[in-house]
Amino acid sequence: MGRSPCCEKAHINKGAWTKEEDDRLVAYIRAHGEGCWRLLPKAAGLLRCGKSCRLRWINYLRPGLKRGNFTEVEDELIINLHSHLGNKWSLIAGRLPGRTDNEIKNYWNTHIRRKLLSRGIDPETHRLIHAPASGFTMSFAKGEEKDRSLLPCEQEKIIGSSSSSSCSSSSGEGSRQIQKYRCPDLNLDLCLSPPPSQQQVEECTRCFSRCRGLQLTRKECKCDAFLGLGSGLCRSLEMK
DNA sequence: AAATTTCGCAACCGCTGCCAC
DNA sequence: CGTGGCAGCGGTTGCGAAATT
Repeated sequence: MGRSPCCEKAHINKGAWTKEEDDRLVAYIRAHGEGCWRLLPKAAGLLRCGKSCRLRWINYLRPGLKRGNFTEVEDELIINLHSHLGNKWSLIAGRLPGRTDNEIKNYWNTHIRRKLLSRGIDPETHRLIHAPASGFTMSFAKGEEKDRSLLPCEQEKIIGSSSSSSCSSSSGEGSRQIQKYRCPDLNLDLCLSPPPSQQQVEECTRCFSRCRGLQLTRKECKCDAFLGLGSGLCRSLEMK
């Protein structure tokens, strides 16, 4: 047999939280700490289900939350992370101190999605929308040239080159440029590490921009921040 | 100034994996 | 080992605010 139900559906408040409810929740968690969301509403005197309390605390009441406008640095980091992780909002949030998965998800859907579309980039695949189908498949598979992942910068380089054969050619200037921009094969065995500080996040993205600008590979960069993924995650996404 | 449309965000819903029984 | 609840996650919805007509 399982445990008893977390809460009765009847007599449960729904919708926006009031100031009083917020105060009760904050006071209770300050006094008793997080945990056991099932029992928390009753103990705190709230007519809410545990799930709702957890969401409210994590997304809005928990200390250390930033709230408000995202910086350019954060924008770029989210885009970079999303290109590698997809809609894994909790993982992405883990690399952005003070931001929640819900906030990032909303921000992605309202701002970044539009931003990428205006650049002609498909927000789902991070590929140019009108790129030719062959050779542009987004994949995490290792070692297959035809399925390799492309960063927007790489796609721009290819599209921007004058020769129509630059993509398929294995020699010449065009292919050398493509080689410099290659997205590394990915090892997605992500390791857990403490989230980076704000300073690390900014440094990370600065480095990423610098690497892209100078066309540096990870080895040339010799920096843990390569790919703008923060030290821990960055290391786990190293080139093979 | 009023009506309508669009946008952004907070909160809910439903699914999944884990784990207590 | 099977059942069912819990916590966490991603997708979706609903509502208030802002912009437009």
